[in-house]
Amino acid sequence: MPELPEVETVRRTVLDRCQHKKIIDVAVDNDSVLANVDVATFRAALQGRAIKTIERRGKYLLMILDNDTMVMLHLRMTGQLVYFEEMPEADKHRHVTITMEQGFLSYRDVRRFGRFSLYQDGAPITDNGWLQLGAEPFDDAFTVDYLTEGLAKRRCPIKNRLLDQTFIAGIGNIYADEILFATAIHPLRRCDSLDEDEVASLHRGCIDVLALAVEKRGTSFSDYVDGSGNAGEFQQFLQVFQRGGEPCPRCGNRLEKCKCGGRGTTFCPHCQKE
DNA sequence: AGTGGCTCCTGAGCGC
DNA sequence: TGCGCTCAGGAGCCAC
Repeated sequence: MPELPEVETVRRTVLDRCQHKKIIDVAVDNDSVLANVDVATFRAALQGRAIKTIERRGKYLLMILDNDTMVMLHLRMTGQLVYFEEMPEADKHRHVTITMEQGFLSYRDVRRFGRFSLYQDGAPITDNGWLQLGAEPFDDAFTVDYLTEGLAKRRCPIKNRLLDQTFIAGIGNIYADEILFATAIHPLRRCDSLDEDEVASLHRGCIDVLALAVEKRGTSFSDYVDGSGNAGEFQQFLQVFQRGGEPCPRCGNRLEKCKCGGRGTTFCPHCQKE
């Protein structure tokens, strides 16, 4: 599941290999991955343009071309954006292939939840998910006060709130579990029940866990690879995610699983008091 | 405000 | 050698 650290790693690795390269052609094998544009328009908009830069906001990638046309991409569950020197082998899960003057940029997505959107001629971004994104965890705007205000008077479980992209951009199921374990906060705790110290700890935890995961180039749990096709390393550092039944790395008690906001959740009932 | 369910989609795992 | 079933989940959407 690509979350902030994975998407950031894809951004860096793809940018490293594709920046300033000119797009020769675009093949779209499955137009269901195009959200707001048809194949012909998408192809025409990219052909002949060079990739100026790639930005990231939350779990979104934003490729900016040399005429300021923007290609937005959300990888959702299984999307993979990978650069190849040679034309990659045929694959029924490869939906978009961008041929550049040197190399190929491939979009592969087994479950096809991922989506491309196109914004050209200065058209403003209209994607609601993007427009409603909350604070970036590494931005100055993500402060203890921001967290405090966003949790006050909220009665939902803290894990649900961490997954709310309109509050904090980029946290998904893996890092929500890891952050809550790192800060010893039970995933089902009501937001408005956290005291000052816990909110401060949570603030630190979000930044530290995500920063370490970026440093380790993301978590390759199932499908994730970076823009060079390489796996990440953070799976070696996971403390609780997908480890239900195993001993807690901190206290040795058995890690438990539950459902929280409809998502599989793993926590330590001893370290993370409800 | 909050929750639960449905949808998109495929592969993995499991029981028989 | 297989079939049918359930489950996994990011996020939009809807009903309550």
